[in-house]
Amino acid sequence: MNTRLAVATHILTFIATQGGQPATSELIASSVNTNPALVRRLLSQLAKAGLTTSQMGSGGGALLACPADQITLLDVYHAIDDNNAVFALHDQPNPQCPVGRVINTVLKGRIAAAEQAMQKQLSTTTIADMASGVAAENRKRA
Amino acid sequence: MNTRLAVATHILTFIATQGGQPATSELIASSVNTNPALVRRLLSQLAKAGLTTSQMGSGGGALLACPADQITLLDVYHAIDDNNAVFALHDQPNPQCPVGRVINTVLKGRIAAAEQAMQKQLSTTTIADMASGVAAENRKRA
DNA sequence: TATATCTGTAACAGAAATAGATACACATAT
DNA sequence: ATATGTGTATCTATTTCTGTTACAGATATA
Repeated sequence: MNTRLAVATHILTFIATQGGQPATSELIASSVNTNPALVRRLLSQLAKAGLTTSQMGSGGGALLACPADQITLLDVYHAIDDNNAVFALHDQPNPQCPVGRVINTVLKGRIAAAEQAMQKQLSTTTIADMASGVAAENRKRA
Repeated sequence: MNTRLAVATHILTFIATQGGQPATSELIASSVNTNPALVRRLLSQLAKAGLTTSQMGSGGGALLACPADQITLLDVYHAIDDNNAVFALHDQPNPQCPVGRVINTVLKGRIAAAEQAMQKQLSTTTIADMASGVAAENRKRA
């Protein structure tokens, strides 16, 4: 139960609202309410996944590497965690026991199905959806 | 990414294969390959959720509190964790920022949808399915 | 009744993950 | 040159998970 997906999505949504202007890690950090190093760490992972690019030096910052409507929350989910497993199988159940011997084989498929259902749902939301959702919510509150 | 769902499911599947005989925490622990106290801790949570009962004293052990085909992996998932959140929202984004002010409101619904999709999939598998899956896998290997 | 068995639960320690914070080399615009 | 800003390493505190020991209480059986 970590906040990395939430923060990474916040970061991308923030950049998407900047109209093509590079966003510094300090500016993003002030929106997220954390420190710039954490933002840069996440941006580094997003960049490796091809979701963002960074301009070094003065006047630099982070930009989206592709259109906001082509980045889904599933892309973000994959970017922030190599492992991407909600559930883990337990190590080395007893091979002498009829249940222990095969439980992980049986469980593996069921757990994978559950995680895939979640991932499929994540893929239905894009960063563009997030940005328009943010705009709509702000209008509602105005 | 913890193993509690896997171990709890293992425990229930193991009990389901015992043909109504109470299973001691030591016996279960030897199948899971962990120690009895951990098994008892999980059994305590399963009992609170109404999935198992325990017989104290000599000759005692754990039993299913309802038929195996009426216990789903979603029931197990709910039993082992009060919180049941795969993702967390980040605390206190900046209320001065148009994005930070509303991001959690927008994110909350998307994350909830993803978790619900996962839960719905978990609810399609019962402990009876697990037990028959284990039996089938053992036949395949024989 | 006495004893062995077994549960329920508390307490403690080690390992791993998460997040906050500081620091600094490197890149780049002006 | 200088200021700005990234990329990355390091350290720490906190939390979570798991393993382990310990012991009071319940119960079957001799």
